[in-house]
Amino acid sequence: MSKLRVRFPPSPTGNLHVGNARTALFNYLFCRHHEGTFVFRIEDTDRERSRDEYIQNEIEAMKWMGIDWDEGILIGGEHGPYKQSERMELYQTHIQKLLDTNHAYICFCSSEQIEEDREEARKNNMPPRYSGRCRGLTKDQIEDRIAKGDPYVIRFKLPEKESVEVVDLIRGTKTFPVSSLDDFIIARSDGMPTYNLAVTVDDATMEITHIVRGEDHFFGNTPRQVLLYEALGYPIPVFAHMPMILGDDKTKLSKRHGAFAITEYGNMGFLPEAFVNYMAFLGWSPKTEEEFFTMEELIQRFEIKNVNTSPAIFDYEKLKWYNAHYLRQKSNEELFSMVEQNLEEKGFLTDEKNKEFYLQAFQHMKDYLVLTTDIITNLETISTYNGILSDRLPEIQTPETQSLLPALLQQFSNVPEWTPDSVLNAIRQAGKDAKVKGKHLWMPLRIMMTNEDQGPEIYLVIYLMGKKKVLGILQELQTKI
RNA sequence: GGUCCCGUCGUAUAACGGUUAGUACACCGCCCUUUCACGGCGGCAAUAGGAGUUCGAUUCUCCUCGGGACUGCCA
Repeated sequence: MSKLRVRFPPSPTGNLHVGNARTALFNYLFCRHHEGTFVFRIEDTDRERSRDEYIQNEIEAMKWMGIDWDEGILIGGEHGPYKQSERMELYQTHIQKLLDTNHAYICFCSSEQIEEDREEARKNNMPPRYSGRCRGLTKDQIEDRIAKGDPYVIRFKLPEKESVEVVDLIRGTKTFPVSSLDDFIIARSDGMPTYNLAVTVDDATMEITHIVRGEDHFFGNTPRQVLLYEALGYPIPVFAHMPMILGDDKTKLSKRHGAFAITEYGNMGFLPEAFVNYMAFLGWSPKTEEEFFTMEELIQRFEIKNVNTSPAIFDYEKLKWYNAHYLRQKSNEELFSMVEQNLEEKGFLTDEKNKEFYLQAFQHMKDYLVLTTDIITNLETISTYNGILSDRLPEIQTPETQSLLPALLQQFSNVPEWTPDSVLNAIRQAGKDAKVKGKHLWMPLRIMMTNEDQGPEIYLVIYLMGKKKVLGILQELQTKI
């Protein structure tokens, strides 16, 4: 087999979302596994909705996931340009060729007319296909109407053959009846090519050998495109149609399900390696019980034939679990650099609470982090706490607390160096001094220091509050109990 | 209506035609930690239904049912 070439062609009509990201990932894994060439192109023939900022977002998302490309947007290549809007001449040539070879024809039917036909068909429970009304127009009729300035589109003329064959690596070879299709439009009235024409021309001229995409293309677009390849005389690529990703109500994943732009996952505190690992398992399985894979390992193990055919539901909880796992693998330094800017912005980075201070904290924090942002969230909760609320006061107005309080005060004051471990020891010692232990020690302490029943390890909370604040809170409490 | 896809615990998935149908997430217990989490142990929980082929079907075939996608001068 000659060198494999695959592509990822999003249209910049929105930010890159989960479905597209998985398509990009699988294309990438498939490509790298076979040491092929990965092409990243932009499909912006829809001038109305395409925006540059979305192109930027897609590039950013790809980089975040760790997906690089060999040819395409930003880096160019031998088969460029890689934006459809810059390839208009190519499309025109191909459209003209189809016209010249009698594989296409000019159609003057107005949108209104077509819509009426469709209505009519629907009413009669018939498939809403274009009738082929303009197929029989004579050369003179056509020239006349063009001269009159009548708007027109160009349609592909369905061949006489009965069926089209699609070779699919995931679903096997299928044949589709040509009769389920109709004379679809390949050029709009403004002269712009439509999707089916443009992708086909791009894929053919970019010499794409394998097209990996969502199942939603399988029976509609793919047969049309195969027909186009045949009419144009290009070799037909091999396809692989992946199962869809669904929301928890089993319908196509959309914003409604809380599906964010990929770049948002980063902002929300997800690690790209967790995201990629999780995504890979949406429709693919190594057929073993292993569950953690780096990108490198995925490339090595990815087999397109192991991609499932049934749709998968996006499970946010499992994504979080992967994230927590990868977060625990991070060094304290790595965690620090991930949140450093945030700490700075929030004013959590001071002379006293410096890098060293947080490095120590992260060592103890790792185990209960799910999202990177949990670090900041925890710190914020701690920093806004300013003493116990009166409704909680009765719970700690006990003889035990009364003896515990001075002991804590003393132990904390005497801590030589304020570290998570020394704080922990101080608490234990204070417990001994006051002869309080178990939940009689820890629960009141938690309530005193946070006003909550649960949260991160209390000694860590106390460490993060800093000595000064802790002593202040305890002293204040002494006057209330 | 047409075309096409899909159907194993709630979710993701595993199981040469022969397994007490496995694993992970979630959930629930217990242990560890003088809370939670982490970790350990255990539990709950699935082959949509019906025929057929077969000594034997989650696996192959057919039908039914259920779900989904597409049916644009969007991609």
